[in-house]
Amino acid sequence: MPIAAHPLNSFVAALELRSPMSESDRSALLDLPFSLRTLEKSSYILREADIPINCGTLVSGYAFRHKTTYSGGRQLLSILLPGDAFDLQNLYLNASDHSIQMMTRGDVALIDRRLLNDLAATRPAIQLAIFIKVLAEAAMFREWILNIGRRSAEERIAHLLCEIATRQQAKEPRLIDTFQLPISQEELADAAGITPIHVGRILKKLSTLGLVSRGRQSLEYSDLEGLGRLADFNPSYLHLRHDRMP
Amino acid sequence: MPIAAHPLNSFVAALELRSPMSESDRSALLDLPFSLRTLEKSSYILREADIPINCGTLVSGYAFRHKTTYSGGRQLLSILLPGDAFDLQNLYLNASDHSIQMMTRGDVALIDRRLLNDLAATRPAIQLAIFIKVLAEAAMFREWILNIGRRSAEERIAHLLCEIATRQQAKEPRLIDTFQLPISQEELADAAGITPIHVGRILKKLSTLGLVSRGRQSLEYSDLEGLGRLADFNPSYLHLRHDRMP
DNA sequence: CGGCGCATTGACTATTTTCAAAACTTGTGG
DNA sequence: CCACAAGTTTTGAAAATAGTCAATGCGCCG
Repeated sequence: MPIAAHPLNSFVAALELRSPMSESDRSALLDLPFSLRTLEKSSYILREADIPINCGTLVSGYAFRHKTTYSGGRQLLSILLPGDAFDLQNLYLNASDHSIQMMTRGDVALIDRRLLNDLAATRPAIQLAIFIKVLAEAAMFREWILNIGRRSAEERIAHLLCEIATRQQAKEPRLIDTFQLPISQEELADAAGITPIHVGRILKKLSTLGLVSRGRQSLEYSDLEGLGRLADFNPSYLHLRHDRMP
Repeated sequence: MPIAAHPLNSFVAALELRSPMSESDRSALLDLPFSLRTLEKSSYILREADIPINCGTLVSGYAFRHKTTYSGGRQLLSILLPGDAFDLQNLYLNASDHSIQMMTRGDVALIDRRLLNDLAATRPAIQLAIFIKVLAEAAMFREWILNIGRRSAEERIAHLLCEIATRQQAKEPRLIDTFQLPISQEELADAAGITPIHVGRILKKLSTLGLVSRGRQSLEYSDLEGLGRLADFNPSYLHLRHDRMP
């Protein structure tokens, strides 16, 4: 298998995004045994209350984290883009407090979390990279709280899209002026903490403003700067500039 | 200074709550140099965009994390109880994405984060305990998202109180059937993502239901079970049972 | 005792939800 | 190729929830 196509490449890249690593660490990660699996849309990678066994990476496709209330309300917590590492949040916890579910069909590579853990124990740079990735995810959860708690429905949707576009761009630093997200209105609603019907009305407005264009179960946007202005978007919480600790 | 009164005792306890430690690790932590400081109500421990220099512990008093939107909206992200460790979230990040502010007058003990970091590098149990503490905090952020995104205003307030009572009880496992929180209605509002006026109306309702009783800038509650039922509270997200990784 | 900050009240407004129905896509099988 | 079924999106109107504004009350501290 050529290096370029190694399924764990994106796992390594996800860790390296905010914390550099030696060639040796990189290849130690790539040498980890993993299992590759194709998952259908809506299938679960992990369920709330499960004992987490694996970490891994979304080789292709989109997914999201969510949790639900007793009365059935669903709340998305984050969106996983193709290439994103997942389940580092459960690395040392023994019952997952949330679920991870596929948003589209896609492939995942699974790594036994004990093996990753053992590797991290002997390689400080890997330990650190995992730690920093977890901290950056926590920062995104904090911004998500602010978004839902203190912004209008329009701003929430716009902010969500800005975050996704920025993360996407950080991963593939070529110039993209448009980007498509395969998300339904119901999923957007559960991400923003509003109803799907209201999402529809807001998207109509954003669309007449020329900020997004809509397809069935997908969303495309061209005027990222306009969305950012509307949403009060400031990407510093993503901690993408890795000026490391002195 | 007698051990019992060592200001860092609560720091060690915060780490040990979810991850055991040897006597040697414990005393290595207690040997860390620290500075003790009394802070007035509303003063900042850390400001958004600051470069974090210290970790530490709230020796006494209450505090909260928050962030703000450009238009001035403030959103609380978590509440720090007396004895809570803080700023582990910034341990390896170089610009804070949120602020920490005193809710009451209180004392803090500050530790240079580089020294804690160096210690963790040589003591895996400390590294792990810090990691697990960070993961547990992230789990609380996730529940906070669900709370604000998918529960009614009444449920949000009730849930908040349940979380605080449960955390308090985990720290001091003696039987408490009542507990007082020195929080204003404005702070509660910014925690729940609603307006202070609406908080007032909700507290009135909760109070006629016999679930809470109110003082000036404080809140006392006796019927924790009733609050829990109202709020759909399930403490498992706090990860307080430390059945560790096999 | 005065002033300040916080809490309360009431009337009004805005936003968002709810409910019900219709239109539209997409995929499937005859 | 068409008809049907299932899921998503759109629409409209009514209702509930939460926000705004302005005025008043209360308690604490100097």
